[in-house]
Amino acid sequence: MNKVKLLKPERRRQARGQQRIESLLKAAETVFSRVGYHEATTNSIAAEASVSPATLYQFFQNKEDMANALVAGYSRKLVEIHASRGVEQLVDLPLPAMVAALIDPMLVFLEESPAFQTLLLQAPLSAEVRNEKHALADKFELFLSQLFKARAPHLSTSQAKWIGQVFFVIYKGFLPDITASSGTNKKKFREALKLVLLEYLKSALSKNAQPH
Amino acid sequence: MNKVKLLKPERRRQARGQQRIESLLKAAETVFSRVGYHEATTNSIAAEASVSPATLYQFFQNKEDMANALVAGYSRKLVEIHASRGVEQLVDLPLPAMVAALIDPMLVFLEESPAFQTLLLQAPLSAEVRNEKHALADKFELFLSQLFKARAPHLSTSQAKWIGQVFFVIYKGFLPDITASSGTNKKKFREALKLVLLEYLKSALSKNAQPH
DNA sequence: CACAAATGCAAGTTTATACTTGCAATATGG
DNA sequence: CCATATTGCAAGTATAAACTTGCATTTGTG
Repeated sequence: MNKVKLLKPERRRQARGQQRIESLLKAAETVFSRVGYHEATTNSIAAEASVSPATLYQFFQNKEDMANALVAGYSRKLVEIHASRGVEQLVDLPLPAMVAALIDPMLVFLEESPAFQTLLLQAPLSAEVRNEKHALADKFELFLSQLFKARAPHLSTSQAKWIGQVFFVIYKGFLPDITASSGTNKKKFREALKLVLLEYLKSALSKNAQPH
Repeated sequence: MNKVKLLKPERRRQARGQQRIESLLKAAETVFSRVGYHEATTNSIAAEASVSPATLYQFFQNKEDMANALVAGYSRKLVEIHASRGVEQLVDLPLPAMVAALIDPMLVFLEESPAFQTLLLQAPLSAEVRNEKHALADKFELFLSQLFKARAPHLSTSQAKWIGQVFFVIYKGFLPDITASSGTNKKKFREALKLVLLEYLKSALSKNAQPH
């Protein structure tokens, strides 16, 4: 009755296999963003990638495994984005510029990763995907808290962490409307996001903000 | 090949039937909020209500129908909340008090309606539920825009409407974290929500805000 | 260039879950 | 207190989608 899955003996992938994996993940991204995680079927993902369902299962255990791979990839890309512009480059910018420098790359990333928002927000996913999600949020919030602490040294570590959390909540909150809209409206939502963050930070980073 | 569903000849409900409907909706609320809309099964809702699946189908066409009934109920309650405190009672309050007066009843309502956030945010639901959702959002945003226009007469109608939309986006954005947290943390998120709204409104309602 | 490993898939099986049927029990209006 | 409608459910059916099997084809490596 042991239900623990045995670890596979690490199959050796050929170049063709790696390409299949990429194309399947690309297809999964497309389908997830089109119909959402729960409505997405492995059959439709396989069809989107123009392979048979059985082929999909050569490379992924199940649907959840694909979501997991995507979230892990997003996590890597986001770390990359923020690693390339470290705390020290942002800390001395005027606040509006800092907000823009934080948010703009995230919005570009969002355009390139159509399933990001679906997988980030759609609850409840499997335990493993949730773990990936939380790890991602933690990394981002840690980065933000370091930035805020550097900028407003009077803040305690926990205060800075909290402001980072709230920052992320606001960002997440705007995602559905930003992705759902287009043209002028999308632009307006993006500006509103930055305005809201800016006004929040102005207040939260100031010396006479109420401590939490 | 006519797929339009024929309208039922309006079955006459007995008192017992009405109670079953209530208890089934209560059960649906519990299950939706516990596992989310898509993971919720009609069987588990029936089990939660301690009736057989077949009994459930005496009162609802399908799962979607239940979601629809719940959202319609939420819509009614929310209208009630804001109808009881009209624009004229809020318009002269200091801004922080106005935000509190807007948000506090919504947060109380949220506690009483555990599936509200699930049904409001979880995409994509059926077309009918989506319509209910949008009607609800429109009502709320209209109410807000009237309030903002009364408070800041220099705003155009479309500007006031936009501020209402952004207000709602912020509110929705905080819901998952508010419902997911508890104790001190929940309180902190609620305070953060109000702070964020307050700072946004301070800026957006002022005369020298950038027009959209 | 052989041959083991990796890839691909047609054609399944399995399973979960939405939804139905038929019949019994219960309530209600006249 | 009967006729009829409503309620209740055990025991199904239908179906969609996850996932597997067996076998053929391709690829890379020693």
